[in-house]
Amino acid sequence: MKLIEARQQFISSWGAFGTHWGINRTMAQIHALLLISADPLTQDDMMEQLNISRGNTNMNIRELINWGLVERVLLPGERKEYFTAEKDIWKVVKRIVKERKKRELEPMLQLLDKLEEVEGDKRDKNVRIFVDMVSSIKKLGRQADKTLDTMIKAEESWFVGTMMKFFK
Amino acid sequence: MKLIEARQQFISSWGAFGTHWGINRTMAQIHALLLISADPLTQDDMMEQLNISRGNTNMNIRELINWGLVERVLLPGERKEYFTAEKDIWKVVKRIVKERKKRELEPMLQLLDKLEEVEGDKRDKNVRIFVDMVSSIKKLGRQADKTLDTMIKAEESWFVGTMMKFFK
DNA sequence: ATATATTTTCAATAATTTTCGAAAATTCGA
DNA sequence: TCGAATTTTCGAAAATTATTGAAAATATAT
Repeated sequence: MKLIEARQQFISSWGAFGTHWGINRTMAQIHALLLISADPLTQDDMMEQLNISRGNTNMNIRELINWGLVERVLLPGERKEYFTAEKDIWKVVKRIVKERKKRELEPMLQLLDKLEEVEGDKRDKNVRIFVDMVSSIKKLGRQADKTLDTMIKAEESWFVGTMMKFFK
Repeated sequence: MKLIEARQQFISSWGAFGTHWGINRTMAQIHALLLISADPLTQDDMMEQLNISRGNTNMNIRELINWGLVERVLLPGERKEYFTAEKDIWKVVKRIVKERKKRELEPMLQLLDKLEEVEGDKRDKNVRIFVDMVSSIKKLGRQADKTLDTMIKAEESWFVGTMMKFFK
């Protein structure tokens, strides 16, 4: 397979992959493109290589910057802005985990705290099953939250090294 | 908060939560409803409680069955089919992980294997950065794959117990 | 200050996904 | 086997989400 074709495939599957994870296709594709680009790119480079409009490109670059996955680079003597992606995949994963935890897991846990305090007679089967379900989701959620916190602080070597041994 | 209201909130946030994870709202809501229902429900029960159409309900129940999260229950002497959800949340998480791993992670790893073998001179910067990126994603992906396999086989106590100690 | 290059916004449009509901198919008891 | 109950299918409608493109805003050089 030629490089040009391999790059195309990488970008397109990263895009498809993203859509399974609540990330829109364009955002994932821009990210993919930057991941495999040796040098920083301009907005126009991306528009051309991915065949997408200026507005769409701009919007998704900004979103990637919000996620902390891409950053602006100013090249001396250049008028245009350039962009580059964090290339350390472990750091990328940690950033994504951190953001999603904040955006999704934490609000969910807060809600569960509230729902657990539902009024009602514990002898009512419906109350009991509701409270039990909420508590057990909460328990698992809190555990996941802690585990992810540890992961976010960890070095890659921790994951690939220690976990490897741990899981025999 | 009254039970009726708490149930509503639980269902509606489980639905919203689902949409962040590529699961459609109805499917997540049906799942939520079954999770907090003491007894099995019929399709009509769900249609009524969630205000959704027959077709939509039917389709999403079947999808939940495919995922192994819901199962048919035949009540003796009843014509209608009843449905019930797996209530052990740890089992639920494991099933979801197992399915998504199969549907998403494994195909991605296969693709990366192919892409890693791209032709081209390793002295070409573009080839080098592409191959490096593909390999490092692959490496992390394979590690995640193994870790998830272990998790799928594990007991809840492993997660909540051993991991707790491990992460000091 | 003015002209030019570049970025950002946003209303309109397009594409995609979800939902509906009626019709068809199936199941099951009598 | 017939008929009623129940489930499943599927095209059309609605809702949601993504994308465009041109205009406005901003930044920079001269």
